[in-house]
This record gives sequence, structure tokens and C-alpha cells, in this order.
Amino acid sequence: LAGIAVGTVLMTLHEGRLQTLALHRPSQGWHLPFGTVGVREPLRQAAERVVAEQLGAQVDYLEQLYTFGNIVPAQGERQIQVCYYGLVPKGIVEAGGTANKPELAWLSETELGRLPVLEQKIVERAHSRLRGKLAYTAVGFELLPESFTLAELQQLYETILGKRLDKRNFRRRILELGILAPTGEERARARGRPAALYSFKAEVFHSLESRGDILAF
Amino acid sequence: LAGIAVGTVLMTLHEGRLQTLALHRPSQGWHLPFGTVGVREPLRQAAERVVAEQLGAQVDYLEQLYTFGNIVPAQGERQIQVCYYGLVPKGIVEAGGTANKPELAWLSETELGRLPVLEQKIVERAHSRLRGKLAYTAVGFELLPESFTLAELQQLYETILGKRLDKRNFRRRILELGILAPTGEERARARGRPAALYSFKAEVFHSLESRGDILAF
DNA sequence: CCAAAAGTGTTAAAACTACACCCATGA
DNA sequence: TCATGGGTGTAGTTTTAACACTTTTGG
Repeated sequence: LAGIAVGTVLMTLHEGRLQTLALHRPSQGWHLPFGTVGVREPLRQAAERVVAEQLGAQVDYLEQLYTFGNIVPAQGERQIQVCYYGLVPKGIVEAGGTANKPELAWLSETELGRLPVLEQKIVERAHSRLRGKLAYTAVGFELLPESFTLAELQQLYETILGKRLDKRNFRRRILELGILAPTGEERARARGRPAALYSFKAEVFHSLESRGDILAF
Repeated sequence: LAGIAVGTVLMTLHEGRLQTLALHRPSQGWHLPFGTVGVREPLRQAAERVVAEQLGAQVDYLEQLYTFGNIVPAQGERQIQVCYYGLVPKGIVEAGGTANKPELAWLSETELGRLPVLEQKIVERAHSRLRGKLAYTAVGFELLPESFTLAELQQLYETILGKRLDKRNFRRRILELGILAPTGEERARARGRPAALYSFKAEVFHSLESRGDILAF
């Protein structure tokens, strides 16, 4: 079907920053991953396929963001662009160009200027959606690997919310919710005391979900 | 452009219930208002136009809800449906069929069964979006006329959130925010003491907006 | 033994909840 | 004068926010 595209804002946490995946092609400059939709293809499936094709990675979390219909490229035809946003744990998609694939890069918020203005707005919308969902859903955990330390989780919240949190209060509240299970393992960093590792108990979270904003910090 | 439609979930408060506007045509039964999008027409403008044409009413508040792409009607072609939701103060759109226009009706939540199942899901999505936005935006006031009583505002919150609120606590909290201005007028009901009328101070609300969930009850 | 990151409790202030009576009006 | 809906304050409880030191490890 002419004029229907899907685009995706893929986000990850890297080096204490929220970063967005962008592609570079000589002909197009920097842009978000996008692609066309098959005539009989469901939209979400198209978005998944486009990400898989262009990045060679599966995305575990993908949600619809917004549909733009006023984007009129130079050519006469109007383009409908259905945008999704996705979250991946740090390091799942490795940046850097390969073979005939376009060059990939994680852009931090200060580097978004490389994108076309319209795409910058899409990314901002994705960021504010993520920020909003952080308090009442478990999206945050989609940005972490299977097991993680409390410090990593806290840093995630601090980065996305853009404010510092008190370590003791954060730990107390998140542990009292009972949504984390200690794995019994520890992770040793270069220096300092090793940190206990935890995994996310999705079932417990969902049982609490009705009384919203349980993760508001 | 073939295969692109806009649909709208128009909601209002009526008789203490959240109601949704539906159309009835002999050929189609009950359905949500929808229409096609002009080749060069922005999506939101198309949604506004469709509402205006079919209902003869301007909608002050209209936001994008979700885009469905997996709705495959009996015919071969796939249909993309970009859905919006809108809020109107009680009584703006009067129900009842006129001339060659389709019949209109406000359906309460218990009457939604008259709609096709897919459209019921769209309406549910609109309701939950509205519920979610109630706490951190001023959407609630879109459902009220220019001036209103505190009892009306409280009933609005009670209806949409589906729970009863304490009158004194509600009044104290909303007045302390400073987002309401007494108009100095009163409204006499059939019986009982007349109620003071207030209007919404949008500027004050927006100055508080940064610290979210200020209208959480 | 020292630098680095992990881990741990208490207290004061603020916010929330529950609760019952008087007031102004029209019929 | 009475029925109806509008309007008002307080006290106990819970939640939040602020705050500093000890522990464990690797170099």
C-alpha cells in the first residue's frame, strides 16, 4: 500500500545516558530506522520486521508511539508514518557500520541535532512517553539485563527522570514492594565492594499494578 | 489515498455517566463516527472535519488515540484506521436523528455492547486514556462548561475514576491548588442552597504542571 | 592500607484519611 | 418548616524526605 511507513525510536541506556539508535546512509544522512509496510502485514509486525532487518536484533519491548500524517515529502504523495518506540538492554545492538548495511550509532540527547527536525520531535515524544510510563509500568526493567544491581536500577531512574534520588530511600521502597528477587550472586566491579544481583519478578509486579504509580520516585 | 480512515471516540458526561457518541445507519448498525482522509489533508484536520460533518459540532479537545492496521474488512484491501478521542461538555452534541443524517445517540458504558467488538475495544482504550490523563493534565475541565460548581467537578472525577471521594478533602485540595477562580455567581438548583460557580485558570494550572499528578484523587 | 562502591536506620515534616454538623434556599 | 444540596475543621495515621557512617573488596 503506497504511503504507509513504520518508524521506530529504539532506546537504550549507555554510559549513564539515554541513547537513541540512528542510521546513517550517504544518500540520506542520519535518520531513524523506518521501512514500508506489506499490504497484508499488521503494523506492529512490520515495525518488528524493520528493526530486525536493519539492525539484526530482536526487540523485546515495542509499543506504538504516534502516527504522523502531515509529513509531506518533496514528492507529491502524502506519507502516513506510524511510529513505534522500543527498549533494549544496554549493548544488545552494537553500533558501527557493517558491510552493505548502513552505519549505526547510539545518539545521546545532546547529539540528536544530527537528525532531521521532525525526527527530533518524534524522539522527544518517545522520551517523554518513557518518562511517563516509568512510574506505573515495568518498562524500566526492559532496559536492564536479566539480573542487575540496585545501583544500576537506581541510575536508570535517575537518568530517565533527570534527577538524583536518595540511595537509602530508593532501596527501601523498591525492596519493600517485593518485586525483586535476589539471585544470590554478586557482581564484582573493578574497585569497591561487590554488589548483590537481583532479578525482576514480573508476576508480583502485575499483582500490584492496579494501585498505580507504585514506581514513582 | 485508499485505505486510510479516521475514527473518533467522542465522550461526554451526562446524568452522572461517561457516555460515548455513536451513529446508527440502517445499512451499518451502530458504529463510531469515522470517515476518509483527503489526499493532502493532515490527519487531525480530517478527524475534526469528520466530526463536524457528521455531528454538526465543533470539538474543542481532540487527541490521537491509536492507529489500527490489522483491521481487515471483508474486502481484500487493508484499512489503516487512525483513531482520535474527543471531549465535549455535556449537551453540546444533541442526540437524535435528523433529516438524512444518521441517528445519533450517547451510549453509556453498559450500552457499548451495541457496537462492533473492535469498536468496543477502541472505546475502552479511550476511557482508560482519559482516566490516566485525569491526574496529570487538565482534561477534566474539557468536560465542563465555562463555569461550574465544585460538586459538578467532584462528580466528574468520581464518575471517570469510578470511586467516591470525600467532599471536604476534595474541596480543600482543589482550592489550595489555586487553579479555580470564583466567578462570584451562584447557581440555584431546584432545591437546596445555591452553589458558588468557579472557572478554570489554565495559566495557573500550567505553571504547576511540571510537578506531575497534581490532580490525583 | 587506601580508594571505591555497597550497604544500612532514624527522625521530623508533610500529606492523607476519616469523620459530623450547620447553612441557605425553594417548595 | 422541612427537605435538599452546599459548605466547613480537626485529629490520628501514614508517607515522604533528609541525613552520615560502616562494610567489603581489589589494587
